[in-house]
Amino acid sequence: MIDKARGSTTGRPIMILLDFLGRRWAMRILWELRDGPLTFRALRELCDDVSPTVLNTRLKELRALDLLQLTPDGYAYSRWGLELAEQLARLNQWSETWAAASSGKNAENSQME
Amino acid sequence: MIDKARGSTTGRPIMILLDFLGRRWAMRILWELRDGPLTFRALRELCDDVSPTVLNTRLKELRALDLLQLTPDGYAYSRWGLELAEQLARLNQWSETWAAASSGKNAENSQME
DNA sequence: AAACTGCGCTATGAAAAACGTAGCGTCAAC
DNA sequence: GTTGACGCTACGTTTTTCATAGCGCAGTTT
Repeated sequence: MIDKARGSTTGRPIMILLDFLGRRWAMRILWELRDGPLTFRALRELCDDVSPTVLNTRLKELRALDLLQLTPDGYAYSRWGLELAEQLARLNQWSETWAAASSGKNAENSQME
Repeated sequence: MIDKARGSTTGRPIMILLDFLGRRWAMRILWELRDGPLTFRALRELCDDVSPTVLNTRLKELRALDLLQLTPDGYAYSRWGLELAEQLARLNQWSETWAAASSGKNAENSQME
């Protein structure tokens, strides 16, 4: 399903990962689960009422990739999903400083220093 | 162009970022630039001959987000792009262990431990 | 000067992905 | 037996991405 994804023909894990995470809502779904398990419907709401078609597709993929699982409490990270979510958390931190520095000042970037 | 992107209505940087990086080829483009600047055409080749339409769209967006810039040597990271690329590198490292552990063993994951 | 090359990039019609809305089947509670 | 929440499917429309061809420009070669 994902194995022969775009660029992942080499089989390199990063390619599989980049390919999958580059699909709509994939990272967002992971991100929204950061505070604990969520039902399909709750997750959908948090994701701006994403179409259930896409949501279900992503959830299937995320389970196939061993990043998520469906528990009695709802969808939740697997062990690997938890680790990936930590990377997203780091991305979140970084994005704060990035946004603070680069928003609205798209002017004086002629060259790298 | 990206400001009022999916979910980024709140203006939270992570939303802007997740929304953008969740578009096709966005992260891949960043990733392929890790060894230095590339021309439009070289970049296109490395990205599995992605359609130039999309490539150009993404490049524009990446420049607008202050992550990339077009130098005489080709497309290259800006200061922020470089930092983001470092996160991708970390993701790459992680993906190795993830793939090693979870590929082909989609069997014994009934519950989290 | 004419021809050639590589550059960033645009045009355009076709295919694929995502969307929005409605609703199904199941189950437990009331 | 009706109500409500659950995971999820159907399906027609819109948006995104794709694939291919090629433009205009600058520098280089002949």
